[in-house]
Amino acid sequence: MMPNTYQDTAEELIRKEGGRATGIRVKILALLLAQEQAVTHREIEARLIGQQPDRVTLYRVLQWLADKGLIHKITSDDRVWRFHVNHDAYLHQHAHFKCTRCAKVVCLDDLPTKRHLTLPAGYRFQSMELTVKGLCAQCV
Amino acid sequence: MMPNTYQDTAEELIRKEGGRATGIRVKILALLLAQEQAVTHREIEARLIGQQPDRVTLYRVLQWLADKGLIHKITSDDRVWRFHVNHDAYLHQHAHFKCTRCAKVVCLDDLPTKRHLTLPAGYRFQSMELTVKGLCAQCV
DNA sequence: CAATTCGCGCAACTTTGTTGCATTAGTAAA
DNA sequence: TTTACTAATGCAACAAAGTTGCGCGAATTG
Ligand SMILES: [Mn+2]
Ligand SMILES: [Mn+2]
Ligand SMILES: [Zn+2]
Ligand SMILES: [Zn+2]
Repeated sequence: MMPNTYQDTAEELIRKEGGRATGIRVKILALLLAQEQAVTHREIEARLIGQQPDRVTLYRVLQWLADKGLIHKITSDDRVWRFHVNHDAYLHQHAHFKCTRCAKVVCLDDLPTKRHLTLPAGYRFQSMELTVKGLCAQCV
Repeated sequence: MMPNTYQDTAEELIRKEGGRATGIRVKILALLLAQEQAVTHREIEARLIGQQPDRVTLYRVLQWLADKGLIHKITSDDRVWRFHVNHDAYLHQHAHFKCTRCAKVVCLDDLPTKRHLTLPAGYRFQSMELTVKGLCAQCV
């Protein structure tokens, strides 16, 4: 079960961003705070026991949390966003790992520096998105 | 305009893979052979002058070409596949560049080696997908 | 030319996400 | 506590990208 502290932390974080501490917002952020790995919209929906929010509301809450920098969105080759809380360690740019068997996504610590790749002449580097694929410890 | 050689090359490549050299298959592969950069399903549809194939057929032809290793599929954060021919230089793993202004996607030459990143204990590396974002020479 | 079957075209469906708008419920002020 | 304000929710409809099933036609083989 999720300890109350997650609810409290969530409420505090939302207020700090100047948003209304709605029941649903708090529940969603608290749930995300409790997740080790990145979760999809579907997974959040399924895990939100009791209060089942509207699909659209969930999308909007997730977008709001991402806009406020409380969580980050992860793109994947399965055309599904995954969401993960911005713990201090993940405020900077970082790579992601996706298990090719169970589809689990976790955040990695760092990102190779851009020195290691060369762009065509006249191209300007802005950022990079790196997803490592392989097998997680449970699937090896 | 597209020189005949593309049509001929396309037909030859398809036959070499044991498939029927259908009019549409040949046209699609010839078109892809002529493209410098990766193109979306939509773009292919629009550029197939004269013979406008069924959407589903286009999807299936592209999947078939990818399965046979004649082209490769590129994932992107806009949830749209892009397709590019497997020139000799692109048979190996490589990174991609996506322009944040015009959405152009080009294949880069190399990929940083996996030495430059560390996985959690027990995780097994299989491959990596790297997309560099920035501005292309035309958009800088 | 005839027989075989691969691949195409059509219709219907699915998944993921977005937009518009009326209603509800947090919040803060009275 | 009550009231007023408006941010946020819920519903319906829409949109884009891609998939599935199936009958028919055309590419290949002999
Ligand atoms: Mn992350
Ligand atoms: Mn490529
Ligand atoms: Zn796994
Ligand atoms: Zn550009």
